[in-house]
Amino acid sequence: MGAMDLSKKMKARGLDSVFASAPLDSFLGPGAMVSFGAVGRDNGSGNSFYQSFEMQENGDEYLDDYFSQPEKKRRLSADQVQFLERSFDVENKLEPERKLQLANELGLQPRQIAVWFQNRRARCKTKSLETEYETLHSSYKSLKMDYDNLLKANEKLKAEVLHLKHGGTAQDVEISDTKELSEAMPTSTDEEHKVSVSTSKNDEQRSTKSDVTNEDSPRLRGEAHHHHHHLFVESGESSHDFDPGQSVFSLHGEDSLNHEELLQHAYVFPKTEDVYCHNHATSCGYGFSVEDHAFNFWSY
DNA sequence: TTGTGTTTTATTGCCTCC
DNA sequence: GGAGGCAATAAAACACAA
Repeated sequence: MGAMDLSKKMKARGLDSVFASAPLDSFLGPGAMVSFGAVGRDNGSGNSFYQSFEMQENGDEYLDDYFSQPEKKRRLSADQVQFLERSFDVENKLEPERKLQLANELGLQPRQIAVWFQNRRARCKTKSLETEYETLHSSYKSLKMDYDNLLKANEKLKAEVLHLKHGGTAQDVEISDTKELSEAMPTSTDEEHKVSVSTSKNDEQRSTKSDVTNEDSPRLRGEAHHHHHHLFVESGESSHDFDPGQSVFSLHGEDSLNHEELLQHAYVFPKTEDVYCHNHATSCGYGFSVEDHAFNFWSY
């Protein structure tokens, strides 16, 4: 057991309740589960540590015997777990008063209640970290795909510019660009990333943000806008005529959305720890729900 | 029945806060 | 310095395939 002192032994064994203000009938140990009513359950073993403790005098000479006979673990009943889950949903931290009250109601040791809450918080944290990872990973994959597509589109545009400079016609550009760029532009299937054409102000705003946010960086945003602008000038086409893949640029007239505006609309990824620490909507107080996460991401 | 993987309960040691 | 929280871990209990 190591170098635990006696007080810590007592605490670890649930004996803290003996010296706490808990009523005696709450300190019945596993045996008390028999009389737990609708919630409790008899978990078997009749020679529990606690019952033995009641039968013998609690002199120091007996303590080592008790501690050398570790009690078997017993799982809580489904009703007890349900009760604790409900309590956890209300508040995932445990004040001493509440701990004693729960112990009383469930016929468990306060220490068991504390341990259960501790483990429940750990499970909750693990779960929320998994959720966070999955959400971020899918966002990453989606953005990566859009980024790759934009790189392809960029290369294609460069080639077309080169072609025009060396005697190609505007018709050549329009035909090939419209077809091939449509294929190259972002194709993310994620609803939040989807490039859409909308007419209402709200839709347009959201679409604009989401389109812009698909750019990988301010530099890329600048380049993408720049290339688009460049192509219009050189090909003499209006923004409406040239519509590669219905990108954000096609939603606005040539002068309706300058670079600064684009940057203004760009969202900023929340830092992981911000999300982790500031979202208290979930029951465990760790992490965040998928819905909240999506909101945070795309409404910046 | 048994071997194995997973879940749950409990312990230990360290850290922070009051 | 004690209380309580957390991370890491042990070990019992459970689930399930072979």
